[in-house]
Amino acid sequence: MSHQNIDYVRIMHENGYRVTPQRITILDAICAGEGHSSLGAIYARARKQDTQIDMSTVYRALELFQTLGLVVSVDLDGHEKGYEITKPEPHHHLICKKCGQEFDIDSPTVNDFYEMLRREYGYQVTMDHLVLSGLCPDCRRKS
Amino acid sequence: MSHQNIDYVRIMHENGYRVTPQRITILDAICAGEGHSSLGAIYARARKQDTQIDMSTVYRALELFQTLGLVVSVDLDGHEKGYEITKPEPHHHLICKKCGQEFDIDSPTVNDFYEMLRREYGYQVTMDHLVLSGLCPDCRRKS
DNA sequence: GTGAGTGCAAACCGTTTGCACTGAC
DNA sequence: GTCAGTGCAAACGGTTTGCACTCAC
Repeated sequence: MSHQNIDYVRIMHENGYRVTPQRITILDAICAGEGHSSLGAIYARARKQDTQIDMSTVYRALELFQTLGLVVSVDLDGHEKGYEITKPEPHHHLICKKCGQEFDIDSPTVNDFYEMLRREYGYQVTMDHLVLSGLCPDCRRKS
Repeated sequence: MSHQNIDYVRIMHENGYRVTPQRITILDAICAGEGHSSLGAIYARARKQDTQIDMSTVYRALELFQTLGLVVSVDLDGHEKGYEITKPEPHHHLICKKCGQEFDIDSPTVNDFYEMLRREYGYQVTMDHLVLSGLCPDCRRKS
């Protein structure tokens, strides 16, 4: 499970938070959906693991994880938020609006773009988690 | 008032909708805030003009304006939506997260970026209203 | 043993809907 | 005169909060 990589137990303890089975379940649920998971998806997966877990617990856990930097949220399509385990490298996403598949964009490509904006407008873009939607190669071919 | 430029009366009539004083008030309110206006700002401005106007009327008008293509909405900062009068050219935005000021990015710059993504990933980005946040030149200098 | 965390239920708040009245056509 | 559009109030659904109980420490 990918969240084993980062030592979330230590981070939570160091910050004075308790490591509860619910929090572990919710972290697992976020990991289980590779890429971004919606709140509903996280809740559904957590619920499968622990049928007692409450939505309010999910909200509280997600908020905690974000303040601890364990999880980042991104705005998916304007009306839904997605959550994912924080990756060591800043990265950006392409999401196909037809099939929903996600791709990671490597930073340099985006940084070049940001750099051009800085040169042309003197404007420094600071978004470290850009989500772009469009058509993936497969769906482009089909349509 | 900038919305006089486009013949919204004709568009509404042609599509079988009535031109009511409330709708005009709301269009004015969108125009009044140059750039993007939040729903709350639109309502507040409309309310100043017509103290009777109801929030539900604003919601209904905004929905209509969007379907008629008179107004476009963009996702501002992940939790608030912004509305603006549709401009003839597709364009993108830079919003300073410190002072809130907006800048328009001309399409070619963004299109080059999209083109690079298409070449590198075969992925065709279709977002015609990108909103990037960061620091404007003034705020960069100050900080 | 203690208090942070939980489940539950109620509160909250932005948005939507039903309905009778009004005024644009 | 007709019916699309409005204001009002109630419903709705996602999110937050208060509280007593529980279990991580």
